[in-house]
Amino acid sequence: MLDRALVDGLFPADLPEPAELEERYPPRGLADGALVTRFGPSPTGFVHVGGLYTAMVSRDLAHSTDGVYVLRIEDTDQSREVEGADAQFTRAFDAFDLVPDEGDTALPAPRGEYGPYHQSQRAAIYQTYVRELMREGRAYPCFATKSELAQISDAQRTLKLPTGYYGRWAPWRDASAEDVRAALDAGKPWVARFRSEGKVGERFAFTDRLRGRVEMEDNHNDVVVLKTSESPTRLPTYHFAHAVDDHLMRTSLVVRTEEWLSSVPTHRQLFAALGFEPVDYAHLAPLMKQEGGSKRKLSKRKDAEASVDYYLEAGFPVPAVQYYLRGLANPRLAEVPLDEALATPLRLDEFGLAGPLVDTVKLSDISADHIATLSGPDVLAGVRAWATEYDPEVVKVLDANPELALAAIDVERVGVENPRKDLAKWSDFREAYGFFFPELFTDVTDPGDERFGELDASLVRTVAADLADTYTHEGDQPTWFQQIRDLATRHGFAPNPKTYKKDPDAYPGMLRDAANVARVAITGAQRSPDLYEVTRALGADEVVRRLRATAGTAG
RNA sequence: GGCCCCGUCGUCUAGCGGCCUAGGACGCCGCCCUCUCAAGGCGGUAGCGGGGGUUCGAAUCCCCUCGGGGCUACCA
Repeated sequence: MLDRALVDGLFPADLPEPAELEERYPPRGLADGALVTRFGPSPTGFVHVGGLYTAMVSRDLAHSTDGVYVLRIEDTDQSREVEGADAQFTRAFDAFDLVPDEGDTALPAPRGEYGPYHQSQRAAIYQTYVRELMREGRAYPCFATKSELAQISDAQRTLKLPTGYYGRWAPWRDASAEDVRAALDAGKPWVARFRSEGKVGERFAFTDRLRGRVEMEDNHNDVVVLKTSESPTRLPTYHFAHAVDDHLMRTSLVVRTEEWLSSVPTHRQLFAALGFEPVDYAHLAPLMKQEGGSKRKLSKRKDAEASVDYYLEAGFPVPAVQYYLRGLANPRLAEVPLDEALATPLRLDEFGLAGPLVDTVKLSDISADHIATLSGPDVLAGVRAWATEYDPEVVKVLDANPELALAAIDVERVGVENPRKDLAKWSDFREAYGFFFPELFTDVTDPGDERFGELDASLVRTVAADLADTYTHEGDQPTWFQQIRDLATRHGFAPNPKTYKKDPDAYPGMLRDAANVARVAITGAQRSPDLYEVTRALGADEVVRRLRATAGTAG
């Protein structure tokens, strides 16, 4: 064991003592059963939907138990850090209604007594505990170089031994004070390693809140706890930061993805050596992606839907995304109506253990159902809010035609049993409803346009002109549509498919083909909501104007 | 290589030894409705990864095996 003077000399003199930290971050006076959870994203400039999922679960668990949900930025990897990442977090968590109770980002203002909540600002805290561990002989400085470490693992591989820094393979584990001083004097950089008491082959078991008892090989590695002395700010590894932060922040349940399961033995050893109460863990199944015949983890590089931006840009309503994510967490909630699912607390004993595939088709279905339950004004507000950021032209159009916008959205939505489900996301609006607006509609002036199908261009003109001339706007739906039937008859169209099929050559087409002329002239598309309803929103003048544009008799 | 997690229709899953000739939802297909879509109604498609046991009886229990995922970093 290194003497105290040597150990203390390794660290800044003004470090606090553990007791001071314990006092500064006292146990939270929460009721029994109140969970303190946290989400710890790394600032890589990309908010992953899996992160959103984990954050949602953590926050829900805390809130349903009257606990606290903390957002801690895990920025201990200087090399991966990206500018503006905090703002990204704020944006994403804000958008999906996942504002943390504590943290110094993603909040209107920093909040909480257990900060700072950026690990990069907690360097002194970590060093305090590393020094403490060293004073007790539970950690030591290691001067091994990259190439020396590579040599060690090469040798281990040759001997078919577990690779790692442990036991007799750990040259600095029991180094003398003289050797350490010599290395220091030589100006060699060092890291701090944990002095593990685990032995190769020993077993370890713990109880995961989701998976029950899990048994595995214990940790025997002297893992690095403090990164190199070469870097300007002395930061810890994830393992060490986790132990210190979750203890000091008084976390009671760590919710994280399964990839961390294998690290639990290390983490428990660290907690024990530090004299901390161990925390509970809930290791979530990771969100997956279908690839060929198999699943794989959602990849930020390959999968657009891995990024929260994808959902934001597409404009999926927030409740739909939340509902979908909750259904993934607790499958039972997927079978319950949206409002109920959002109001029902997540239960640890109902989590699925297999990694679910993220299914944007399913999300779209949920989303379309949800939008169909919204009132016209709410739909308009949703579209507008989305467009403000992602499609400014639509905002302009909406604001220039407020009444038209509402009327357009109300088509087959108001006063019907089953509202239209043609909007799964706000970005669908332009495509589905754009034709209503003069700014977004282009007159169909070519009678030979392929949207008219096989019909003769001259017939298209004649039909459009006829309807424009005889157009009657008034009347109820059946009355109104009768004029289309009459129009079709007048121009020799078969009244129904049956008649047409009997003698196709006798007719230019059937009723649907005649109606299609009106539909394309008025909406610019072969598919549209109910034509009668559309004309109500558009008004007689505009309907006739569009017909004339096609007929070539405009002005 | 070692250790760990996971494995029911294409997808999300129900299922905890007989209620299972495996249920639901999404998707897909068909039909109905119909002036086109979107809906809606009705119907259909499709699964216990494989092999051995245990048992009167197995998707459910045991063993082996296969497949997928993860860890094995001074990344988290």
